Amino acid sequence: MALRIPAVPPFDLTAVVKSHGWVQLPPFEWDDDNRELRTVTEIGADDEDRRVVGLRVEQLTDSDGRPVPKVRVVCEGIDEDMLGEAAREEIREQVTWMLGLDQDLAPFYRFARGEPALAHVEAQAQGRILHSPTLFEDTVKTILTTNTAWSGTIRMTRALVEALGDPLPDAPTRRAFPHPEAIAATTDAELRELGLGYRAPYVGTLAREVAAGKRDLKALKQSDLPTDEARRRLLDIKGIGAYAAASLLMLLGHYEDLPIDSWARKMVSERWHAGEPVGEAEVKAAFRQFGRWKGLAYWFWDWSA
DNA sequence: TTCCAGGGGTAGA
DNA sequence: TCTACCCATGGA
Repeated sequence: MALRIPAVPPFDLTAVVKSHGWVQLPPFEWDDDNRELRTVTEIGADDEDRRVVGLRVEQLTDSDGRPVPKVRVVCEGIDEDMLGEAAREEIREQVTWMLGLDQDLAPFYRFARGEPALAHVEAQAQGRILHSPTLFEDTVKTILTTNTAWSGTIRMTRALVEALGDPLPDAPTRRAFPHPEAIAATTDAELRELGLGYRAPYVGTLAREVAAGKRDLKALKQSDLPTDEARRRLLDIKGIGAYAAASLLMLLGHYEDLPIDSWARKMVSERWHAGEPVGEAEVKAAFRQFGRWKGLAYWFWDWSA
């Protein structure tokens, strides 16, 4: 029996999947024809009963074929009927986190109505950002976005998954993102050989800290954790600076910071500074008026409006 | 060949 | 707090 999980409306699976480039990073796959998101994940890590599971997620429709705010999750590589309630709940939690199904963006939508460049967000159900199943996976992937072209991020992520990810039992070419213990058991030199460059010790150190219980990334997901404290903990990770911390804060539901990268500077330059080079200060100034929503305002800004 | 990408750490001021 | 310099790698 496939899992069915409701979302806070409005919800559109395609909008979440296309919210950024994350879906291009393995183990994510997106079937555009069937509008189906696939990934490979692991459950049972906490009770040392680790199992690799493939997930296929699609949005449900009503009898007239119209999408409804609910997803259907089919598990692969595991007999669904044999899944215990704890395992089903863990899968439910992971998918809810990945797609932000429990996020209520009504306050953002009320705010966006006054801005022409955000006029589309509510009608298109934009505002959710695709997450990986675990914050560890997203933190490593974020480190792999720094100071490299997007093609480099894809290459490095693929190398990590292929070399260190656990395979799906009945489809061994499909692998989960490597868990902290798997990366922790790898030397920095071996990580360099995967093409991670100088990022190798950052990824290796983070994995060893998490595996040893010295760094609790899950604790960052506490909804009542103040932004300042979440930011402080993220910046304490070697390899995470202002840009990467802002990106991860967005995934954690804190939108006060802006992930300012070369693309942000380019867009702000072209839009408000006649193509003259701009720095961090100009990007911040451009979105200051959006207060606690400035991250989402920037992320879903319609630059052609 | 040179430059730079969805930056960050560190030393020195 | 701010700046200069270095960091691996691959594509343009």
